[in-house]
Amino acid sequence: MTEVNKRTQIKNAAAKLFRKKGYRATSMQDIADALGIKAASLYNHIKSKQEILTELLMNIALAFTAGMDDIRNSSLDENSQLEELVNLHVDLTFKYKDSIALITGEWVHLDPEILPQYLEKRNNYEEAFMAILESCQKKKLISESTNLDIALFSILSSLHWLYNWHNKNPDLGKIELAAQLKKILLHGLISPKK
Amino acid sequence: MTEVNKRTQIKNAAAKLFRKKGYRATSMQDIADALGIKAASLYNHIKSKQEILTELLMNIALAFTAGMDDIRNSSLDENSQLEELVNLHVDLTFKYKDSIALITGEWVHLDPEILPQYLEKRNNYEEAFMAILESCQKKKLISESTNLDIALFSILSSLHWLYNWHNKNPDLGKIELAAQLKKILLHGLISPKK
DNA sequence: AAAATAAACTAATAATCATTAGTTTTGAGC
DNA sequence: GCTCAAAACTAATGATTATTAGTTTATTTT
Repeated sequence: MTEVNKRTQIKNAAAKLFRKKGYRATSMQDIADALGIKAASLYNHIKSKQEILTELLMNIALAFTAGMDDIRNSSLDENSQLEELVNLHVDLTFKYKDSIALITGEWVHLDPEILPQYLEKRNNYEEAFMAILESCQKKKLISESTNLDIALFSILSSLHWLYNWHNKNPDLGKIELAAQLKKILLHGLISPKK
Repeated sequence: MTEVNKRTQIKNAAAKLFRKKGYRATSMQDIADALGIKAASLYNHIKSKQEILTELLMNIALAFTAGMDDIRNSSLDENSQLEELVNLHVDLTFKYKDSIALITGEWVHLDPEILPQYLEKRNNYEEAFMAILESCQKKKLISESTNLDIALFSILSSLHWLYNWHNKNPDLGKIELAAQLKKILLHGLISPKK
């Protein structure tokens, strides 16, 4: 209940609505209603609807990039780097509850002028993730026969959808959630045969 | 290049567009353009834009439900049932390339009258999936300490995003793809310590 | 308190869009 | 070549919507 910048309030309300109904299905009316003001008044604080989406998405992209840089610049071994990546996703899921949901589908509505910037960040992140997987495979932490493209896609899918699950089960703590994810994603669902 | 029902052509074109731009951002113009006719002409074949989305999504939901029933009515052991579920998702991904993509985000645009039906099917499917996971845990195939809610969410996320990956890597065959997914999702990324 | 700035409001605009009505074209069967 | 139905077309409608212009109200600064 602290005093918050109106601009931030607008972005927060928009994030919630974009997430629930999608960018295109959310009107400026909807956002204004959520704040108890008229739609035209929004323009005293923001430039356009597109600006809201852009800032929400670029902010998330930055957070991921920064987190990834931290991990790459650390002296952690490959296995721990992988675990830190899971932590990163869990952390950001808790921190950016609503806007993080937009990265799965709503980025397509980014202005064509902004879109390439966003996709480049996304690409860099995935390549860095892949580099870590490759290190793991070189060190035999991951079997040689494992297709790393599929492994990457599989992990990222789960992590991208985390927020979705998290919203329905907010009771589980950050640490327990991260621990479970590491176990399931990295060490497998089925217990190894003795 | 076989002769196809115009209605089906419309649904196929719409599925591709809905997938690429989203339901709300796809106009009847867009769909008509893809078929080389005028927008108004579409209404000789379909009732509404909403009808297209409904049929696309309900079709997919039915395919999943039917596949799940097959597996539950089989006499396969728990482990094989899990593997068959992966096969089911891979099969449907190949079969319904475009419309399957809609289940991740576009279902929110279903008519409020249809939405509950869709969600009920989705729910039944997830509950059946969970029941299989519970059997596995009872038989010690899955560790007691594994949170099955997270396991289910994790597997389903990967399988829901399969189509996405598949579109960028169409070269990998169905069988190899399924085998890799079983390995990574069920038996883990990291090789077990000897 | 007066002045100045910020932020709300009303009203209008212009564009997009799904859908309908009414008309013309196409093409198969006779 | 005529009939009839399917499927295309043109044109209009009404609703929604992002955004702008101009005005009033509220708040802060002087």
